[in-house]
Amino acid sequence: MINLETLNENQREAVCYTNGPLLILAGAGSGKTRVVTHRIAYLISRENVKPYNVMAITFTNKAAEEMKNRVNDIVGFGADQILISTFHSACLRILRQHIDKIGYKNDFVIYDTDDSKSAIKLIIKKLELDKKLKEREIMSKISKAKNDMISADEYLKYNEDDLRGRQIAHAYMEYERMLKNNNALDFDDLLLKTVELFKREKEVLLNYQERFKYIHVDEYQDTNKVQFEFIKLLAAKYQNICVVGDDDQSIYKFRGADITNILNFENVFKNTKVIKLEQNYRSTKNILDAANEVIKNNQERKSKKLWTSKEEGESIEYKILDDEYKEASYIATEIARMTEDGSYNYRDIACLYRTNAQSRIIEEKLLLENIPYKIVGGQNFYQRKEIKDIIAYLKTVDNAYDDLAVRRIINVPKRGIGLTTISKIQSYADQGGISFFDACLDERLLLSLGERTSKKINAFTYMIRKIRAGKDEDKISDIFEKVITETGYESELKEEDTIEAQSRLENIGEFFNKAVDFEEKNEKGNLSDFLSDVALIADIDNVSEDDNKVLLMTIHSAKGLEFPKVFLCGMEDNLFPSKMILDMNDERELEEERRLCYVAITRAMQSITMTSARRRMLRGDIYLMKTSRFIREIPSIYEKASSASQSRKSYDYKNDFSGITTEKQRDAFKRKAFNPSDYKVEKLSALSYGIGDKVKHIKFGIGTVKDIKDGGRDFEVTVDFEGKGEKKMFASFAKLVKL
DNA sequence: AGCAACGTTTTTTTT
DNA sequence: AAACGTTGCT
Repeated sequence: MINLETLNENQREAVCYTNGPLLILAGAGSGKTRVVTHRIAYLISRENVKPYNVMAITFTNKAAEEMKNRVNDIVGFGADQILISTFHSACLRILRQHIDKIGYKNDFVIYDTDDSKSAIKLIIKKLELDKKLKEREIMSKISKAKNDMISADEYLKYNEDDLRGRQIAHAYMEYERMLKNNNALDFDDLLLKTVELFKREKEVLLNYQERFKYIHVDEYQDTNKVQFEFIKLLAAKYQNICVVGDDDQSIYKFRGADITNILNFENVFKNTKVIKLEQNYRSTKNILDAANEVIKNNQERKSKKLWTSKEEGESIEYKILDDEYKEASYIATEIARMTEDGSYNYRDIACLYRTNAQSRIIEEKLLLENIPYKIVGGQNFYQRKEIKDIIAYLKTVDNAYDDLAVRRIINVPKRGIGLTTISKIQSYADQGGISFFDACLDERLLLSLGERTSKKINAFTYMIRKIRAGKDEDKISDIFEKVITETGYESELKEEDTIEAQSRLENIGEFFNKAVDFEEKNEKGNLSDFLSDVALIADIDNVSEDDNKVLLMTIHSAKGLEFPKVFLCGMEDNLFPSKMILDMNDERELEEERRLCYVAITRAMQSITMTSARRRMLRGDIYLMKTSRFIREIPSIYEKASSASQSRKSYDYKNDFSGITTEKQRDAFKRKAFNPSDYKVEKLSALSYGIGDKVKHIKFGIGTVKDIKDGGRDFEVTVDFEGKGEKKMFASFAKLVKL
C-alpha cells in the first residue's frame, strides 16, 4: 500500500502533481527513483489510472526491472501492464508492429556498434574514401547527425563545400542504403524511425498517445534530441509528462545527450511545474561536501545546493601509490581487511575507474587476495568473437537478408571459401541487386566460380536451409543447438583443446543458457525477438544484487547505482580528466569530466577512498602522473596527501608528466628515469608451488598441480582443474596462485 | 586459401 | 601492451 508519509514535502508534491508537465530537478541521491515509483503507484492506486496507460523510460534494462519490482511491491497488481523500459526497447516494440508502414519489414535486424563499424569499413573501401578518414570518425558523425535528426541528404547540403564533409555525407548515404538493403536498423534508427513513423502515420501516433497518457522519463539529463522529439510527440495530446534529471549528472554528451533538453523543457511544455529535490539521503556529510567542492567549479549549471542531515561520517581517504600495481594491491588488501573484520560485505564495495583498461591490474590483485569480484563492461560478453559468430548464424537462419552476418560466418569454421570468392559473390549480388545469400544460391554465379568452390558454397547454403526448415517449430534453444553442432563450430573448438578454446566454449554455453532463459520468460518470443533483445542488453543489466562480489566498472556504468564503500582509482591528470580532453583545452569538455567525477563521488554512501599512481603505463609507455585536478579541487584531502607525500619523496625525477610534451622529450626522459628491469615481469626463477599443491587460475579456478617441467626459458606446468580437466600452461603466463 | 611475421594504431565513456 | 591490418610465403 502506498504511504506518502515516508516522503519529504517536495517528494510528496512531485508524487501528487499528476496533471500536466512536471520537471523534477533531482540531485544525486535525492530519491528520484523513489519519487517516480511512488508517483506511478499513486496514479494507479489513488487516481484509478489504468496501469496500461502508464509509461516509464529508464536508462538501462536493469533500472527498468527494478522499477517494475518496486511498483509491484507498492501496488500489488497490474505492474506488468505498465510499459517500463529503455527508449530503445520501447521503440523496438513499437517498430516491430508498425515499421512496415514506412517501408521496412517488421522482422528487421538490429545492428550494434560493431556491425555498424564493419559496415562503414566496407563503405570506405567501396567509395575509396580518404584513408585518413577513420571509420570511428564517420560513425560518430553519422550517429550525431541521426541524433540531431539530420538525414543524409541534408547532411550533404550542410557540408557541400567541404571535401571531408562531402565524403562523410556520401558514406552516410551509402550506409543508409546498406542498412535498408540488409533489412537492418542501427541503435539510432530505433529512435529515428519511431519518430518518423509517428510523424507520418497520425493514426499510429494517436493510438499511442491514447495509450500512454502518463509518461515518465528518468535520467532526463542524458536524453538526446530524437529522444526528446519522441517524448514530445507522445505527450503532445495529454501533456502528462514527468521528467526527472540532474544537470550535474549529465555524462553522455559524447552519445548525443543534449543538456538543452532540460533547459528547454519549460519552453516546449507550457505551464510546466518545476520541483527541486535537494536533500540527499544517500551519502555522509563528508562525501557530499567533497562532491560539492568539485562540482562547484563548473560554470554551466543550474544553481542548487545539495544537503544532508546525516553525520559527517568517515573522512575521505586519498592515497598516492608508486604505480598502478601498488595502487591495485593497496585496494585489494584494503578490501580484504574491511571484509575480514566484518565492516563490509563484498557486494557493498565498488571499484570505479575512468577507463576499462584499468580493470585488468585490479582484477589481478583481487585474484591474488582471493576476493570475489565481477567486472562490468569492458569486452562486452556480446562482443566476443564466438558470441558474435553464433549471433551471425542465428541471424542468417532467421532471415538471410543481413549480408554482414552471412559474410561473417560463411567461412567460420573454415570451409575453404576465401576472400576472393567472397568478393566475387558480393559484386555479383551488388550488380543483380540481390542479397549475398541469394547470390550464393544463384546457378549462374556458381557456374562461373568453378565446381570446387560452388560445391563448398552449396554445402554451406544447404546447411543453413536445413536448419532454417525447422525454424517455426523448433524452440530457440533447438535452433541454437543445431547451429553449434551442424556447422561444426563446437567440434572445431573442442578439437582445438587450448585454454582459449575452452573459455570460448564456456561463453557459448553461457549464451545458450541465456537463450533458454529467454525462452522461459517469453513464451511467444521468436528468434528475431531473442536477437533484438540481445542487441539491446547493456553490461550493467547482467549484474545481480544477490551475488556477493566486489563490482569493478567504469564511472559511466555506475550511474544510478550506490554502494556503501567506493574506491575511485586512477585520480590523475591525463587519465581522469582524460588526456584527450585536456589536450582539447575546451572548458565545456572539462566540465563534463568534472560531472563524471561528481557522479563517481556521489555513488558512495558511507566511505570513499580515492587513489592515484605516481607513474603509470599508458599505451605501452610509462608516464609520471600528477594528482588529478579534481582532487586538487578538494582542498581538505589534497593538502593532507601532499604534505604526507612530501616527507617520503623517494623519487628524484627531473620531469613529471605535465612537463613532457614531445615524443623526443619523453624518450629521453624514459631513458633517464627508468630502469626497464623494474617494470618487466621477471622470468620466474623458482615457483611458489610444487607438484601436488592446490593452485588458482584466473579462468579455470582451482586445480591441483600434476607436473612441472623446466623448459629452460620457462616452466611448463600441468594442472588438473576441478571439473575442467588437465591443462598445460607456462608458469609466467598462467599466473597461478598457490592456495 | 591460409598462415606467420611484421608494422601500425589505439576509445574515454555506451544504448 | 594489445589488437589490428598488411604482406609475403607456402
